Amino acid sequence: MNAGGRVARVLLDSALPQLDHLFDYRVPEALLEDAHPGVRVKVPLRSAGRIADGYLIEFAEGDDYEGVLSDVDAVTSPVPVLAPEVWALARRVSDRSAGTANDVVRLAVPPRAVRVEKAWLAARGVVPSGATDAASGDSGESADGFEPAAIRGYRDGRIEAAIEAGERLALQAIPRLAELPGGAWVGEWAITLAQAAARCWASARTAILVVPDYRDQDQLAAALAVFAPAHAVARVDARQSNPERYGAFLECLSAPRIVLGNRSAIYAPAENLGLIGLWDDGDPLHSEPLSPYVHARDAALVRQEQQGAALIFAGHTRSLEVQRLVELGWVHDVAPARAIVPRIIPTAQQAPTSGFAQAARIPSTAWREAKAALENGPVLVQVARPGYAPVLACQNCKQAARCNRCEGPLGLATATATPTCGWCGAIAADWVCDNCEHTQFRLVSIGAGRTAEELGRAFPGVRVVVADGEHPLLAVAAEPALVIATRGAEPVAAGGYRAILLLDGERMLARETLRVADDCLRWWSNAAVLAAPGAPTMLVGVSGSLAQTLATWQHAAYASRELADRRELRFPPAVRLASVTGATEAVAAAVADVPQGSLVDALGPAPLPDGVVRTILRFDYAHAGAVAESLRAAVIRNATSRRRVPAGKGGYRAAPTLKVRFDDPEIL
DNA sequence: AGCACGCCGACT
DNA sequence: GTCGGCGTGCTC
Repeated sequence: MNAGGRVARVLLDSALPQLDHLFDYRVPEALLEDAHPGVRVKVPLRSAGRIADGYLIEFAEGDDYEGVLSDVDAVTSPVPVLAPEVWALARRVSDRSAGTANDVVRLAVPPRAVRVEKAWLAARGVVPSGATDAASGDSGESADGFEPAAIRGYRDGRIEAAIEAGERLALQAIPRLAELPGGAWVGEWAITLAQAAARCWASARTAILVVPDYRDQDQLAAALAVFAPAHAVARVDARQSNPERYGAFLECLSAPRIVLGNRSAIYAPAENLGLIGLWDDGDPLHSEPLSPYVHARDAALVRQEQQGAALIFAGHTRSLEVQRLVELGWVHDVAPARAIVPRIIPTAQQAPTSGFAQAARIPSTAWREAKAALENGPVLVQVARPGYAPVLACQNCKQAARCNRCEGPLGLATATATPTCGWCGAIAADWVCDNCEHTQFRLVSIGAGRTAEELGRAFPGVRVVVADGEHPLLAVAAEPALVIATRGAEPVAAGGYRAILLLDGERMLARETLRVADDCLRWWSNAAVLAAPGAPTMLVGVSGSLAQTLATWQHAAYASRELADRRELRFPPAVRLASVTGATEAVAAAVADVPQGSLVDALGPAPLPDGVVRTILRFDYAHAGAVAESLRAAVIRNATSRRRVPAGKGGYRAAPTLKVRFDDPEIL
């Protein structure tokens, strides 16, 4: 019945789980020339006049659809933006996380920018309405004549061989700074990854480098500028405008590249993929905050299997997830040729003797070291939260001021503004103290908190520089200055810091999450690497095995011990988790449908705000496929028969959607 | 999401 | 008889 025309299978650009499969359409004769797999198309949906966007995925062999097919309405653009390998990745990644392929495709394919696309097509010698000619264009973009540098610091040829063989590595980064020929200073890790990527690109294959944030990205970009030609590098930047993003994306489509970007770069088109490099996979920024919440590490593992590229997890610390893969033999541990250990001095919290040190509650030994180091150059002070933002407290009884509506913490956006609640946003205009009913508050510094002002007072006459989320700073000069930075926001100092103080260790460890120790170790280690050769890093107020691990730089051993503990407790990443959130009955039904025997247990349902409940499922890796499959079916069922739910006063509202999230790092 | 289909109460 | 209310289900 569908004879006379090819049948195209189309993925609709829709967020609806029930539409997350391929739809068959006939391709009219006139569109055949442009209708290639991967192009954007417009197709009718249900009734004529309603047109949906989609991607042409493939041409169907037999017609497995019984009904009458509609015609593809139009080919939006002849550019095959959804490459076959990216489609395969999106499908598998979304299936494994009970999400929709579209959620992943949206990360993989940037919005179209028509002007950019026209310029790109013209440069490739393609007439806009004509067929793409993949063999043309790209003059001057090949790696011919490019000689990559040897990858330094590891056993000769070790990493080169891994790239050649498509091996999976857990690479222990070399913990020191290095100066690039241009005079910029970067972590040695950036040079290693840049050299590895250049090596891969030299053999006409794409290398994808994924970093957690723009600060790491800038270091790696600086290293790539030295070790690879500029035209080899395509940056996928969170700060790019849409046209810029689309331009970089099209570059990846035209020839092998070195793709550098944040977590979504893992989905960049790369027909001939030779290497995936993932820096600092323990950083939670690698975890996608949107459905289906996939971690770049997991997407990288899937892609590596599908395309057979080499995969390098590089870091100063070892995530428990990667350690697990090492212990399974799936990933191979590689250490630097020569052990380099930053000089780390655990300093117990002791009574400061100096008046200056007392002002900022810095142990006197640490204060003396820092004071001496400040004669020669910059000193880094890592704090949990710097700046001048102390908390509000009751003027009378000193109790911390809390929102009278929701008990959230009150804060000041600016020095003169009326305080607002950090949770509900309510303006605390007529605030009354819970405790003593006083109505006036004042700013006070809380217990362990230290302000830049206090720290500055501890080192009189020294220039103070603050670096945090609100005052981002990538680099500082080699001149004396006290650099106060939040964990994760430390600038790189030319030549390295002459001393580093890790001040708020105790406070950071006070967070009650399962992974707090791993996170702290990562924050401290990444900061310690910023020290000049031999310069001391003082870990204040923390002792025990964590301090020992940092001082001896035995990160793999730490991860191994910690993972053994998790196995005993059946906590992640020894097991996997999935949270199911939604209406009580929907969650219960979804959990009940998970195949018998695939779960370790189900925790919950626990009530959450907005009348939804959450159940946490624990299961072994071996059963993850079955769990995901059944949860995905539950999500589709829930979306299809979306009942209404009573909402007070006899009214009705739409039932909440059923949400599934695998391996939420914030849970537990 | 939209939009059509369908099966019970008040109307010319 | 039939107009239209919204619950239910489907989209190639």
